[in-house]
Amino acid sequence: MPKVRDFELLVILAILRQGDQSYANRVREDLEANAERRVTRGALYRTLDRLEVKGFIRWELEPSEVPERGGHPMRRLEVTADGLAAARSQGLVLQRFFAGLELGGTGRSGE
Amino acid sequence: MPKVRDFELLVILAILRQGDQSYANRVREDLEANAERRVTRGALYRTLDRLEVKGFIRWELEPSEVPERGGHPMRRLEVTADGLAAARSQGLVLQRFFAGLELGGTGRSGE
DNA sequence: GAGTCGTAGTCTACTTTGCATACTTCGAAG
DNA sequence: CTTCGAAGTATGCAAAGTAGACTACGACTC
Repeated sequence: MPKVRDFELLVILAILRQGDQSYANRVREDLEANAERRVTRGALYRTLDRLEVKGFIRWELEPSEVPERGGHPMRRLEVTADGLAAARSQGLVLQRFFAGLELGGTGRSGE
Repeated sequence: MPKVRDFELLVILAILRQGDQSYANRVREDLEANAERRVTRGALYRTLDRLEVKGFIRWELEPSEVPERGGHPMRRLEVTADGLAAARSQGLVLQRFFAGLELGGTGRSGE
């Protein structure tokens, strides 16, 4: 089973953060706002596709909900059990490596 | 200023963890043991080179310390202030994204 | 003292991931 | 029926990660 790497990990986490309202654009905004990282559509969708191939996320096209202003049906994103497991596993690794260093990764003494 | 991504980040953290005794092979072993990731020499040195170019680490060749069994002089690795800052910054991002989710990233309520 | 063994480091080609740009689709506004 | 904006798609290149073979060199063995 493949691992998630940094951007993929952030995307998964961002999807989880949006809960019920996980649409690509929200995820994108969340990432731009909170991950100090420029995120273009192409980059995001490419990553979503790859995560889907790996079985870490899935989505369904929003059928009924009418978007206010045209366009394609929106993807409602969802993280699979595998995706969750991968994120958790990577989180534990990070936690382990940040532990004991005076850095922000596993804050508690934080800042 | 470029950002550190996942493997680079782990390498920096691993170097810090070794403290005074940061040699490539120790770092490699640490990563293999604790990051659930296969690390070949090529992969590691390639990354070390890149980190050095970015100014995140530096090294000096061990001059006097005789290795028990031949080979090139060993690199003693060191993380620069920039490297530290980059790792810290990325740590904070990760912390932010893991916060509130029931995952391992910023444990405290954890597990 | 030449051959081989093991450790440390280097080189190079290949794959995967990340990123940007340009393009398509479709509904509403005008 | 043209334009605009929102959502998604396609394509190509650049950067990072990975593997495997190669070099260098001290010590050990004969």
